[in-house]
Amino acid sequence: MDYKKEETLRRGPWLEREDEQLVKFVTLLGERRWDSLAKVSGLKRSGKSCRLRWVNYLNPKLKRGPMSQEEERIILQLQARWGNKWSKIARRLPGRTDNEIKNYWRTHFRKKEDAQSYDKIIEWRGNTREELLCKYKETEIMKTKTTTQEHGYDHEILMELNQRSMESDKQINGGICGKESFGVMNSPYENRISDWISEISTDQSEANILEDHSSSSSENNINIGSWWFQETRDFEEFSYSLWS
DNA sequence: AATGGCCCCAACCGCCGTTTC
DNA sequence: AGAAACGGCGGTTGGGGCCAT
Repeated sequence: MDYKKEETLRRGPWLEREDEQLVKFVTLLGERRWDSLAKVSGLKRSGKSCRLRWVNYLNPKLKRGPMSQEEERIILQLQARWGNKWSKIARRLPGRTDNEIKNYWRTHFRKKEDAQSYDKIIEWRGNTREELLCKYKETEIMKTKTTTQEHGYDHEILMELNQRSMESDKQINGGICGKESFGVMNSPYENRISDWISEISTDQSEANILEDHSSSSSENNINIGSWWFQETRDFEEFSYSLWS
């Protein structure tokens, strides 16, 4: 570790002349190679810091001003669908950054969500562990069911996948602290699969929106989720294919 | 006027995947 | 092919501003 080099790097709020310098060099060299840009520009900042400053503040493509109602609606919808995938959400909101959206959501919506969770705890108080697990599962199943119906998926297939995933998890962990007890999905495989499913979900719902404009018949919609899983048939094979 | 609490947001941190050499 | 550098991401922190007391 080059301790001296680290020591000379500036941190904290950016000065006006640093901003001007950065804009000048990004215009000159483009939005890449941030480490070398930082060195060449003479800014005593890390490449990472330069990139962040540009992406979140100096980029002329950025929108200024408060979020519109439409933007707020999109953030709420996409956060509910994808969770805290801020950069992914930001791609759907031109001119807004992941940082901005993340901050906005935290300050405007998280409290509401926390309050709702608290209400749920109050509502569930007094139940046995088994009852709580059962209620939690029911809630999760209802959520999945609603989402899959909304996007035209075959709910049974997704539940089957979930079941198989639980079984294989049991085999690996010997059933101890399996995710079936908590409804939490942590492994890279599972994260990737859930990401992938949410991607399809978006594509499908967007396809449905387009479809709605061109035709009123829902029979014409292609059920991407069912189609894929029927083609693939085997879940293990399917998950393997994601990693091969 | 001083103080404390809260909100907002820019900036940083640590991790991890991708690219480059 | 593998190591190092780079870039992107989500989570967290810290400080400024505002407001109530």
